[in-house]
Amino acid sequence: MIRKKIIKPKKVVKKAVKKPKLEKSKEEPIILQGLRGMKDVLPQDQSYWEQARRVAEKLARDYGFSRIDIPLVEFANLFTRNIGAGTDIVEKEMYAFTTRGGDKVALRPEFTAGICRSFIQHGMNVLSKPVKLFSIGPVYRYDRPQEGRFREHYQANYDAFGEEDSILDAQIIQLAHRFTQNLGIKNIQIQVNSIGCPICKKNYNSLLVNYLESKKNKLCQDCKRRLENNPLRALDCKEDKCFQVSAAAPQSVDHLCEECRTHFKTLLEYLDELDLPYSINSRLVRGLDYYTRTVFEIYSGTEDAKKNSLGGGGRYDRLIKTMGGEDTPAIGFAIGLERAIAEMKRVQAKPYKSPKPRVFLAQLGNLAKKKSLKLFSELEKNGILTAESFGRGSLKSQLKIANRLGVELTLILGQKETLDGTVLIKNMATGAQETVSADKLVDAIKKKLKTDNVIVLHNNNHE
RNA sequence: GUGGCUAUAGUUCAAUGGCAGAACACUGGUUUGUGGUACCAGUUACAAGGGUCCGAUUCCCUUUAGCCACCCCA
Repeated sequence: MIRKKIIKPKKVVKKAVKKPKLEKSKEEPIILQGLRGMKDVLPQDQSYWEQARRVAEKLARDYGFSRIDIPLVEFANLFTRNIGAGTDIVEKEMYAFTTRGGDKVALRPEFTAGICRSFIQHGMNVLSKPVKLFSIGPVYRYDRPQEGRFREHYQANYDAFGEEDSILDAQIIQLAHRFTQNLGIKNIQIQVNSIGCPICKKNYNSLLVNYLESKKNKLCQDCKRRLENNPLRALDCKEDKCFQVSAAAPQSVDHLCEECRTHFKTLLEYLDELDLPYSINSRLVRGLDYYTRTVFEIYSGTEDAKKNSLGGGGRYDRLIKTMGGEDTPAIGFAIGLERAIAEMKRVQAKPYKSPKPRVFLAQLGNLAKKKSLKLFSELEKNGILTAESFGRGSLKSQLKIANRLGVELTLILGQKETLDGTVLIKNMATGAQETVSADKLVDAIKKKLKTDNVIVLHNNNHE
């Protein structure tokens, strides 16, 4: 559990006694607390984040996506118009505000709208298709926080423009699968569905509403409400009576137009060819208005089916045109990094292992302390990753740190060595010490690190 | 946004209507320029505000935050 505290240091109280008027009227106490639903990524977690970033970037390269970075803030109506004014994401969850200049802006709740804006603005439609773009960064939703749900969370986002063929859908789904695989997450489940083009989408929706209306008295309270704002959601209800109703309800895949059905059918063929662990979920709907045809989500399937999805995506063939660009089909995928990382931890997947210093520099005495700063820099310039603890005085405490860090060599620079122009090299595994002249130090270290490598790996292999 | 549960050192947990303890972690020491273990010592907490009471970390209320369910989603 994480506790939060509002800290009012005692000093402040003391000061307040001295100058009560100033303190009181001038400012509110500083609240030492992050904003709700926003988390710090602390150093001890960075190995997981680094791993996630690396996987994201590697897959982008491997699948031919170019990196694009877009602003965190856009005109608010970019989102309201394109994600859909009635969707929860923009209706209830947008961080929207007015700037000093009077512009109505919002923190991005997702990537796609901004990416599309950039695509059109910079005339990327002239580029060779498909245009594949990759992004990574925070998005913002004013939600009520829970585990795996934050107000600020990071997404890795992949979008591909200009190709209608469902082979691209299959490739994106494959990419999504590879993402989780590369992170070491096993037992992945992918759910796919097709919600059709706007025409069959609309037809199906009215068909479903008609059906549900006719059985309205058999539905639970929640579902009656869902009928109004999100009828598809009623298909997902856990109530027994609703389940019976939804079992006989019309399914979206049965009511696709000819072209959409073919598109979906070929996608499934591609997916079969890829041997991906997918299933069709005719109740899968996504919360954004712009989706057409293919939609999919990816889950970790080891726990109950209720688990939050790790990521999802779909096709948005009409969006670019709606926004005023040239008619360009597109498909995208986003994965939530916090959730992916939580899953990595759950299955004990290996985080990224950053290089650790193999050398420690200890200094003793004022003169040596002065010299050690320059020596440290020399080592750094020569590519020798070195740890130090300049603030500590005693050799004992410095060696303690060196030992804890698991370095292979400790360089000792004391009064005597400084005057002689030498450095003492101590092998931490054997305890053997050797005096080396300062100008030969770098070579000596490099030589030792090579030969001592094998022994030391055995001794310091805890983590 | 609705409902429920929770809140004690950096972390994991105790106890208590009247001095808040432990373990791990951290800092230093066990003679002078040498690590691990062991031993010793030290630093650090009752989320905030209000109420009841002689007295509240403990009981009550509010706020804040975390978690859970709904909603939604990554």
